[in-house]
Amino acid sequence: MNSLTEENYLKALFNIANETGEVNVAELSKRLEIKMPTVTSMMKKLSEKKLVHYESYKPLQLTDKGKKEAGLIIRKHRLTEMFLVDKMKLGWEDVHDIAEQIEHIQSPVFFEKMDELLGYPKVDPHGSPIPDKNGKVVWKEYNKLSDCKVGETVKLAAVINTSSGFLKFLNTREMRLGLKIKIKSIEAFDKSITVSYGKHQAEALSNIVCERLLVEKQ
Amino acid sequence: MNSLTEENYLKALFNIANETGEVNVAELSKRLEIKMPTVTSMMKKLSEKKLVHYESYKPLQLTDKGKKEAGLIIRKHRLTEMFLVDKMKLGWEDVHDIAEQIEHIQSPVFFEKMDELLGYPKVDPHGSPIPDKNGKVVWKEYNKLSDCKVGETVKLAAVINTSSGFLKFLNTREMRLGLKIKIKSIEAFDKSITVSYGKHQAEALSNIVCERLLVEKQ
DNA sequence: GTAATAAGTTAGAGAAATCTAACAAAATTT
DNA sequence: AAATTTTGTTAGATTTCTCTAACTTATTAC
Repeated sequence: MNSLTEENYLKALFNIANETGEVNVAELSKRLEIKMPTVTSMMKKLSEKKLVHYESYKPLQLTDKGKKEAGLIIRKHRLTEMFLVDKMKLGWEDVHDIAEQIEHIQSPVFFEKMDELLGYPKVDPHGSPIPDKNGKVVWKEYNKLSDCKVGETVKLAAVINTSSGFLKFLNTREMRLGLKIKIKSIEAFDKSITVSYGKHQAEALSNIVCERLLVEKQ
Repeated sequence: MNSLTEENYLKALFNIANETGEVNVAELSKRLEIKMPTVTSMMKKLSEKKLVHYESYKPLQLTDKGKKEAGLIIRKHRLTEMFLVDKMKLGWEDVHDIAEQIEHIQSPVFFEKMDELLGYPKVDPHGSPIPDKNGKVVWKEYNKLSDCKVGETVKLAAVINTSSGFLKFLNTREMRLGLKIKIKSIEAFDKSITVSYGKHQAEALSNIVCERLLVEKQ
């Protein structure tokens, strides 16, 4: 059994690898807000436990065992987020911090029941895929809204940044997953995009926002 | 903010005080499965934090502050148990261990939402009262089934022992809270009681069982 | 009321997870 | 290619929570 601390390292390794490919000590240190020497010594410990491939000065890599355990923690996190939004009627901007705690609960029945009550969901409220019972996760191929062309109509499939601030901003614009969005124009100067959707005839979205919105082409 | 460890000591102090009145180091040590010297040093720490009145060789006592904090943890525990049974359809014999973990979650909204969804319940699935938002708890005056007389009809209001084994035993006899039970006879020899309820015409319950069943007289 | 037992404390050590300071290796800049 | 910066490691200290061994105080038994 892994400690809560170890679980947090595994999860961070998994998430960073998914976002940026390679993981190094500095990156992990920044993400966990833990100083580098501490990270180094934890990597040695996780290496002993065959959860991480560790060699001095080399990039960090989860072993297959490490990937599976990390995937299962993230499964619990995302199932929980879905449960909090769907069954407990909390906002998608409020669920991350709670799920961050509940993901460490040790109780197979609890999470199986959640899964069942939710009807075996494939994605969480932010559009991230929920790993399967073996910790395996497959990302669909989405496009950033910022990479779309004028005239295209797309469906909002996921959000990259799940910070409460960003999600609250989306709330003020009435943007949710599944929304059909039409691209009306793109400003060459700052790459901001004007879109229409639902009751919104013309909403201007900055490039920073558009980079964080993942869409499916229709 | 108290650590998870401190919370467990507070809770145990609160629970033991409710069950047996006075708490001493040996008792607390046994309950927490932590050796006495460790308990002593934690009592000094909690005393520093004004959560416990501690004097060498004297019985242990929670301060008002300590009682409140313990009560709030137990509130979270019992709300969670109610949620797991009522909303997540888990058996009353399965919820203790999960609630034991979820009670440490730090998130006022999460528990407020639970409370709301449950319709502000007053008792948990085992009949124990849920402390209010100030950590205050009042036990109703119940009688043990073992103290009742032949001919009485009573309502099952709470169970004392919430071990999974005992609750599973009650399941096999189809006994649940709220059940109306009629006392048909009492065996002088071993104090076992024969009762009838629901479809059960004559069910013999040992004294050990009857001591653990709290009832309300009709 | 003394001896035996139980309960409680003190002292010192150890594991887990963290830190700072100092040094070493790798990458980047000029 | 040398200097600088960034990244990573080693060594040693600190905090929290735990333990065992040895001793002290309180309670119970005879």
